[in-house]
Parts: sequence; C-alpha cells; structure tokens
Amino acid sequence: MIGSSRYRTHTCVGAADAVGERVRLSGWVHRRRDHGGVTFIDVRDRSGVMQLVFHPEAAGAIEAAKGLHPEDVICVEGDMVPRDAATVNDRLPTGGVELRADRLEVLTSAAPMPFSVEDEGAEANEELRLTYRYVELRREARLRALELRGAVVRAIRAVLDDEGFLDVETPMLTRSTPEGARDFLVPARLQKGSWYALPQSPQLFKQLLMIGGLERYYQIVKCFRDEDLRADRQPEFTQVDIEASFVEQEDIQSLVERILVAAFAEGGVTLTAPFPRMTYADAIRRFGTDRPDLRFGLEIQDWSAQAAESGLGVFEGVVKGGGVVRGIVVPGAGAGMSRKDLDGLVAEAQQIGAKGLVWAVPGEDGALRSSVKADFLAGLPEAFGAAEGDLIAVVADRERDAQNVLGMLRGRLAERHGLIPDDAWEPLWVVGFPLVEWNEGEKRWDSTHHPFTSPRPEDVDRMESDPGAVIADAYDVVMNGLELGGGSIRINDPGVQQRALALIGMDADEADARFGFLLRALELGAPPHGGLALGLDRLVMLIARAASIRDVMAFPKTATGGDPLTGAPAPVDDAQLKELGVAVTAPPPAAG
RNA sequence: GGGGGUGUAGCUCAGUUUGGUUAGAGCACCGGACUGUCAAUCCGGAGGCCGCGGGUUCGAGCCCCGUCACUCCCGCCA
Repeated sequence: MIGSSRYRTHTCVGAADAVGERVRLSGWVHRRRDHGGVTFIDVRDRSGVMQLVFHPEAAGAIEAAKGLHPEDVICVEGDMVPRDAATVNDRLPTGGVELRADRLEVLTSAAPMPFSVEDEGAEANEELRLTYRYVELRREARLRALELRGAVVRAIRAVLDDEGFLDVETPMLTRSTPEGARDFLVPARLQKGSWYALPQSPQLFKQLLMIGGLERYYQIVKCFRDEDLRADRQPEFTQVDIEASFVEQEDIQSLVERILVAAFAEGGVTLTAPFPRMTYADAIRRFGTDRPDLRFGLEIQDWSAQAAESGLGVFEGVVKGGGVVRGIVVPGAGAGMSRKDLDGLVAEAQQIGAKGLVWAVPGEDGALRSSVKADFLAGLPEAFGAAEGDLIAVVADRERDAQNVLGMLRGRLAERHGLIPDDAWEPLWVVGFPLVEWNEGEKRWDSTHHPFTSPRPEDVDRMESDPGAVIADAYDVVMNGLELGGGSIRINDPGVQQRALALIGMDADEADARFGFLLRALELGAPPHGGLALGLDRLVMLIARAASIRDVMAFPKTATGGDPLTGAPAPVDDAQLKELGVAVTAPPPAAG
C-alpha cells in the first residue's frame, strides 16, 4: 500500500484480515456511539468502514474519542480482534472484527457538516451538494460511481492499446467552426480581436492525424458545446475519440462492440456482439427517433388509409394534405386512466409539438371510450391490435411531426406505465443516415452528421442531382434509447469534400477560408479513414444505472451552466478585459 | 425562448386544504446520564428574513402579481 506507516498500516476494510496484529488506521469519523463507559467509533476511508472500540482502560484515548465529531480526521492504533459472536454485525463487510483502540490522534477536527455524509438516504438538494461537492464525494454512492468510471476508462484503454491505437493529444485552443453547436470562445491576447474556440470534438485534428500516417488514434478527451443542459448533457463532457486508416464501417463497428462489451462488463452487464443493425429509415418509421429504445415494443402503426375514410374532418384533412394518421398502443395503460389523465396526455402531446391527440380505450363488448365520437374510430382497435384496457394514442400531422411526437410519447408512456424491464440492455447500430437534411427555416441543406462524412460510394454521383437521397457512410451506436456515440467513414477525396461543402451552402472561397487547411491536406495523400466518438459520461451513467450524467462526474455544472463550488462563471476585472481587448456590453450580473 | 416541479431551522421534511394565539418533528449542534453499540438510547438546551420584492386583508408561511435559484422536459445540442 502506498502511504507512510506513520498514518496507517492497513485500509479500514483491509485491516479485517489482520486479526491478532497491531494495526494503525487513518480516516474520517463516520459515526460515534458513546455508552459512557465503552465508546464506539466507525472510522471510514475510501475502502469502507471499520468499528473502533474504546474501553475505559485505554486511558487518554477514550477521553479523546468521546470528543470526536462526524468527519474529524483521525489516526488510531490498536489490536485487531474478532468480535464476540453476539456482537457480530452481518450488514457490514468488516462486521466480524473490530479494532480495540488504545491510541487516538486527531489529525484535523471538522466543523459541523453542511449535510450528513453518513445518511445517504437523506439527499440534500443538489445545489448544496455541488457547493460542498468534496463532502458529497465521501459518500459511498459518489465514490463508487467515480471508481466505476475509472474502471471503465481502464477497460476501454486496454482494448484500444491492445489493438495498437496510439493515444495522441490535440489542441484545446483551436479555431471556431460555424457548423454544429455554439462554441465556447477564448480571446487571443497576442492577436487582439481574434478568438480561439474550445473544441466541440477533435474531428479535424484526428483526420489530420490519419493524413499524418498515425493509422490508429484514440484520445479520451474533454469537449465543449455551449448549448442548454439536460440530465444527460453538460457543457464540458468527455469523448472516447477514435479514428483509424484503411478501414470500413464494419471494422469500426466491431472495434466499438469490443470496447462496449469490455466497458459494460465492468458494471456486471454481459453484452453480446455483434449488435443488431437498423437503418435510419426503419428507426424513424417504427420508433419515431434515430435512437430507438428496444427494451419495449409500442411500435408506431399507420392508420392513414382508414382515417381518410373515417368521416372525421381533422383526419381526412390531414391525409388529403399529404400528412399521416399514426398511433401507438400502450398495453393496459388506458384502464386506470381518468378523463383528467387522458386530457393531461393531450396537453403533454401538445407541449411536445403535436397539434392534437386522439385517444381511445377499448372497453367491454367492443365499446370504445375515446376523445372523439367512437364512430370515427371504427376498426381502429382491431387494426392496431389493441385489447380491452389498452391505451391507443393517435396523432394526425405531417409525417415528420407525427413520428417525432409519437416517438417521444412512446418512451414517456412506456416509462410511466412500467413497461420497461429492469436491467435490460438493448444495444443497436443505426446505419444508413441521409448525408444531408433540408433545413426549412434556413432554406438550405444541413449535414446530418458533419460535413466530412463520406457519402456511400454508389451515391456520390447524386450529391448534386438528388442530395436528399444520398446515404452517408455513417453509423450511431445506441443503448436503451440513448445515443452512446456516432461516427462515419470520412471523405478522403478533396474534390468530393469540396462538393460536400458546396452542398451545405459553402462556396469555394468560404470553404477555402474555413477549411482550406483540410482541403490542402486531402490533396497531399489522405488514406481512406473513419472513426467514431463515444460519450464517456453517458456510457458510465448507463453502466452505473445513474439518473443523471452529473452523478458520474466529480465536479459537474448546474442546469444554468454554473459551478456552485467555485462560483464560475463570474465577471472579471476591467484590467483583464482591457488586456484582452474585450469590451462587455451585457449588464453586470445581479449580485447574489 | 417555452412548459412542469421544488424552495419553511445547518440537513431532511410536516404545517398551505378552509388566512387567525408563541411555525413543529427527526438528524446535526451545545450541556448532562449511560460499559457492547452498530440509525445506540435517555434527559435538557439553543437554533427560523417560511427564497426575495410587491399587493390584498384588521391579520399572510398559507391568497394574488412579479422575481431569483435549483430541477425535469420541449426548442437547441453537425
């Protein structure tokens, strides 16, 4: 064990094997039980907890023990002894032994805690826990999450190192690119008026490494995106970034499968490779999302043809206008839902983006409880295979919007009605993404993945004539409805790259100004290459069965991007700004 | 930018339904008792800008308006 024996000869849990020995432990006071005569202290270090017992004979030590407070840092010495049979604690890994302490040194005394370390059942509110994150990290659950994260990283590195991948660092101060997420910017003091951007991913650098002949690169690296936060999204996060030369899609996929099998094994989850594949088109059609959760059914069904003849004005109008009428069946969900619940479901659908929602619940003898007159829905339960007590939710809209709403409702309803099995793991490759998508607001084509993604070779000829039909050599890996990572085979032909940039509205001059360095590099001998990036935080969150990405990060930020511990972000001195040539136009933040 | 939830002692929460005396409990804290506990127990004490601001009212923790913080979701996140 690393560490001077001045402080300890064993860890708290390790000492359990040292019965009969003289033992010294250091750690935090977990709990104190003072019986007037005999006094017990549970001392805790990273390994866990050991019970100390102080007897009145241990003069000096017991007086000090009676004065201890939770979280005092102490060093104790004594004899490891087995406990009497009657006092064994089966709920504690070290419950068969105890340290009969006769020397106690308080290394540091602690002020009263802002919240209890030992009572993990009482979760203090998250802002307070983040303000005192270093106290919260002492809790078992936090500690184990970080240990798991470390183990997952080690497992991933082992796979990549075995395969000859080289860990190479890329710059954090780099160039802003207009596509994708909003950049975090850093002013350049030596070139006032110019800015660095923090990387959204090392995308271009890893391609340049391939052109540089590295052949196999990986990096476990921080990335930055200035967008709104979510339970599974932080402004700075970690990617497992991978790129390889002379590879095809299947090579990357099987490598990533080996990585994920090893990573999930750290959490006791056995995954079977190869993972199933599904095309983007199928994913959207069946599940209304490009990252389907396959742990449950509730597939989207089409009722457009029948709806066109239903007699219901909304349905007929939508279908005539080129839209669709589609729905999902939630087994057993309708039986317990009141009119108020069902109205709430309609409101929820509208908040998600639906214009409306028609619900129906088949009852006894073919009766139908529904939000519109049952006559309009004749044949619907039969067509959808709905049984008595099931909930049928139907949306009529443009195809894209209907699929989107139903996709979201599908997940929410499955969750709410307990249709998601515990400890189920359903990995999936989604492939065959379109190269570009039409951006109606901006009236232009946007990259689905990013502008360096290669079209399938057989589609290159159609890039100009029918851009929307071009399929990309891109692939996402999905687990339980969460996107774990995505990648692609990259363009390695400068001409095709130029055409890809032109397709998303970048003329030759602009392309040259922004990505001239890449185009030039592609002209100087670029091997075929491709790769993928995994979201490490999300991956660990899944393996840890955590509810939030924050649970597997040591120092996460709040939903408004703040760090209650350090107070970041914060205003800076005028002198600092002047030195950088930066002026602030925003009003000063209100004092807390 | 939009929708929902939360905010009362250091912490976790009750009190808000139906406005009405001095706002309670457990843990933590301070003092005391206790020789085998493991959420130790028992006795006593201290601790409150009821998030903040405004309004209604004879009277507001409770009703109304605004605002802030945290949180979940939509938008956003190549």
